[in-house]
Amino acid sequence: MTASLRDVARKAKVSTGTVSNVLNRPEIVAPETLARVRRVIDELKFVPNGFARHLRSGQSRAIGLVIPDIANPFYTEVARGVEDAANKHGYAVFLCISDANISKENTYIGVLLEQRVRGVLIAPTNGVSPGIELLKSHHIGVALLDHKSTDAQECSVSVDHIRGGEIAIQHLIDLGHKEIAWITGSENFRQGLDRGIGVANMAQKFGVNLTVIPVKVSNISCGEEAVAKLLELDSLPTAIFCLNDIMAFGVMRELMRRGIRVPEDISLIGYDDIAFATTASAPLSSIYQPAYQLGFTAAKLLISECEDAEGHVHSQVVFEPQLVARASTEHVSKMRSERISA
Amino acid sequence: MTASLRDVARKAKVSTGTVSNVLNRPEIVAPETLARVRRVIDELKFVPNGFARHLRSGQSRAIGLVIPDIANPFYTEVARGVEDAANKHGYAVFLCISDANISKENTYIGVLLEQRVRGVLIAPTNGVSPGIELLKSHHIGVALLDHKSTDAQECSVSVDHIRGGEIAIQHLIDLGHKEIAWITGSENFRQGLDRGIGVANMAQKFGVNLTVIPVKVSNISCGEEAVAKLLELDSLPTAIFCLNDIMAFGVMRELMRRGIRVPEDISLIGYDDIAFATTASAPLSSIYQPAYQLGFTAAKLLISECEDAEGHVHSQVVFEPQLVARASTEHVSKMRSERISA
DNA sequence: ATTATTCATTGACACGATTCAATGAATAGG
DNA sequence: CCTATTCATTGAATCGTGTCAATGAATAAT
Repeated sequence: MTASLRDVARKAKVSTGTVSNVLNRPEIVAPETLARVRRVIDELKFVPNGFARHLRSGQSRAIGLVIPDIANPFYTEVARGVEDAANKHGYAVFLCISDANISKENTYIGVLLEQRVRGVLIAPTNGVSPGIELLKSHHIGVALLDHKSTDAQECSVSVDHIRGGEIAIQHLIDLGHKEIAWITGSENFRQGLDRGIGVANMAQKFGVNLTVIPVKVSNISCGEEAVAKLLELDSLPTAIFCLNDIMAFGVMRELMRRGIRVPEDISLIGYDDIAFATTASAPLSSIYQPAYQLGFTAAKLLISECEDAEGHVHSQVVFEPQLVARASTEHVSKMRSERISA
Repeated sequence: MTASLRDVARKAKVSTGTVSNVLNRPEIVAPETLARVRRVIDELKFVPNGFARHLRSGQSRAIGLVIPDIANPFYTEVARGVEDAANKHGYAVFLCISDANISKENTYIGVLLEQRVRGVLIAPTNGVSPGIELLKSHHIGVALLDHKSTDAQECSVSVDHIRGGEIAIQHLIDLGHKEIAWITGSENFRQGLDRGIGVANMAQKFGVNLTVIPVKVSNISCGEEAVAKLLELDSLPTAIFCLNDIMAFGVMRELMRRGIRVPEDISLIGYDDIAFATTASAPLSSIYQPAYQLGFTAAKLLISECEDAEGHVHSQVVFEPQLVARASTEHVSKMRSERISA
């Protein structure tokens, strides 16, 4: 059906070795042979079989990318960065969506292992998973995305989540808030834990009355659950910090639905600074992370490791998060006097 | 380094054929042999090499997904649908981002061809590209995403974009608008052309004064260009229809920045009904498309074609778009009387 | 006891490319 | 004219698996 290299060789009346040379080292092939073989390649629409090609060398030109959630613009930005970097080096990307589910993550790692990808970029749901060790025992490069390597046994590119949590709370404190709610997701979401540490640090340091509200649904539909829990409190906090912008949107929507206004009745800050933050009814304050850079850098590091495993030294790149203050957070003194009571 | 099937065979003192049977048809292997071989597989951490495995059969268990823009939540929803369907059937997904760039699209098709993917799902930037023919000549299944097959030579799953354009304009007409701007993207974006046809249909039928505003940048940053062009007009239209929600957000942001309010000064409707439409400063009216269903259905069709090429008959699934009216579109009678002059 | 049938296993070959020592032709040097 | 060197090409071996006809042992049927 599909023409093979042997078919080309036969038709061009050369050996398979010569056809292979035409593909991989055209400079050593005589001009007229080169032209003839190339003509036949076009005629037969020959495309080399990547499987066979890399079977010998044992290495493909593909990397795996494992992320928890593709509906989150933060991760799509990361993915774009990865794509661009991989593209530049002639690598293809296998996309795997783990759903922040460890068993799904491991299943995908199995698939990537079978595909003999050259390396794997993973935003681990829960620190170091057994799958990562498995990959390494097969000498497949691993780089951690959005999570700092604890033992420096691999490259990692991350943002300082603890610092990010601190910055967010610091901002709220600067605006005079002392009653703060921290809405966070499932406990095996590592980034959330780190941000929570930063939150706790600052809360303790400045005597903030902190309420931690974990929610099960950690997407844009989390608002119902989160706001319901908020309203069960004795008194409504004056500010909310959400695990990420998506959740902040959900919370904002639900607050609005219940007639609680942002920022007049309550301040709200998210995390990630996704593009849509600017378009919200109250443009959303957020903590910026260089998502594209994150992905791009991680892919670059991974590929450099793949291409030169011995010369490679693992490095830990840590970006700094940055406060982006917008209208959704306001000074306590500017709040509506008649507060909503719970 | 990495153990091969032969290593397992040697250590378990069986032939390679038996190990292969353990992997693929365990029911025909004697229980004690099965157990012994499986033990060795675990000991050696053996993972079959997908390349070699599929080299013989000539078919992988991977499909390619080519989409123009991963930053657009519409496409991420599509991708989620594809992922889920592929996952369910044990397929992996190669993600390719074409950037609505035909040459990039073709480059990716080349990569997918080399990887001998089983099938390709493609949201073509410009109708049928030569790459699609190439894939077919290699007997790789192709299904069109978000674009109806014109000659029924492949499966396609799409939404009726012409109808979508009509619905949007119909809605604006129902609200009394007769001065409408249609902000569209680059001309080789097929979906845009179709929606434009629907727009033109309705505009002509109801005597709408239609202004077509094509913009170069078709992402959230398109607002500057689009609004600048709007303000050059003799009189500002009373309503705007944007190619998609992302662009509508960009336009809304820029309008606000210039003090033009939505919907008091101008009505605005987008397309796609992405999740963020609800959270905008004026919750965005939009045309809903079942994005997840689109991806899921297309992947299912493609895979069924892959698994049974002869028994397969190409089908064209066309979903109906749906109006979702929110606050960003308002009846002309409710507009502010002192209109902004251009 | 003999034959037929079932069952588990074997091992060589195939898949489609790359690689490399070997070959032969052409050119340069003496 | 003979030898050394360079250049282009060859073809067999190889990668790690799946396949399948062949084999031999054990069981069932006669």
